[in-house]
Amino acid sequence: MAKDALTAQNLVQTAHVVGLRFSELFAGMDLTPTQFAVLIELERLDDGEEGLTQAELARRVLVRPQSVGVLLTSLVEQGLVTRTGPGGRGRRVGIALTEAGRAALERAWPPVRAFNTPAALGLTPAQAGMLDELLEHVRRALRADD
Amino acid sequence: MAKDALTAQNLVQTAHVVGLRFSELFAGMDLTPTQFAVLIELERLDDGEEGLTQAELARRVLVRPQSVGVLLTSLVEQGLVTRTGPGGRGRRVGIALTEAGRAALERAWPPVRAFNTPAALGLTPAQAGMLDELLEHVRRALRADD
DNA sequence: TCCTCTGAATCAGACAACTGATAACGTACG
DNA sequence: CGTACGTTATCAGTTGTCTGATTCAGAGGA
Repeated sequence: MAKDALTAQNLVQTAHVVGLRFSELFAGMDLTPTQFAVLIELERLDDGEEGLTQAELARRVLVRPQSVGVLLTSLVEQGLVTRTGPGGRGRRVGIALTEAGRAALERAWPPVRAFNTPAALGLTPAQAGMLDELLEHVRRALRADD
Repeated sequence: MAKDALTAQNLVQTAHVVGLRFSELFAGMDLTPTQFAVLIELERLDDGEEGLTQAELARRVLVRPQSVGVLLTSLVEQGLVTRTGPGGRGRRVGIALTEAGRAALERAWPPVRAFNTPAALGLTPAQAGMLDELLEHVRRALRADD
């Protein structure tokens, strides 16, 4: 069977390489790709929203809540986010960006945007749009399986 | 900036979820997704080829040679591959599939093929073909960066 | 009002990759 | 023929996820 018939495997292998590049990009900013993903979910909050819970962040960045817990601890230590509420099992905590967090994101955006341009990925804008669409299909299909 | 403009990030996040499903699939067969990738590279050898080196396998499955070394040790222990040559630093070793390895692959193929069908990924065959093509563009672009 | 069940957060350990360093082979060139 | 350099495989430690289990809150229903 031709290798290119293994679309899921292709996806995972290709993304693995992309992920390594991402990690390199963030290494200079003391962040991991998932921490960055968490920060941009928090940046995206509308006015009036009081933060997101750890569980909600986990859903949005597609990792386990336990993993988000660990990385949030690190972000709190770096002063990039705040955790409100007493914490503990069963207790929802509110997570919000700090001013330092906003500043860190502002510094991160230029190289992140550069890396995400279609050209950086060897694609045309139309192809990048298509890739995003196809990935959305895949995410939906896997969500339906749950 | 809209999240869907972060194509690279989309790719990594989506593939992460796909990768978890892959791991679940292989867990029942005492394999990891990367071990499976190694086995299919070995299966694909033409007649007359004497095996692949660890370095060559690493290039083909897109992980570090040190990581391939560890996983090969595991595959040898499971009797799925053989290592020929004395081994050691600087010494190329030949890696080849055993009969047990071929049998393990035969058992693995049906669920793997099922998981890689376009339908399983929420795609049409044309879309799956397109995704494979786009992923190849991305891999090429990143290879050129090296 | 009480009980049950679902969801949330924490705890603990495992794992499959990674990075960095090192030792030796093998090839090419002077 | 000897040297230098690139490649190969090994060694050692780290990391960012995972899984499984546990504890507790809170909502909903009886």
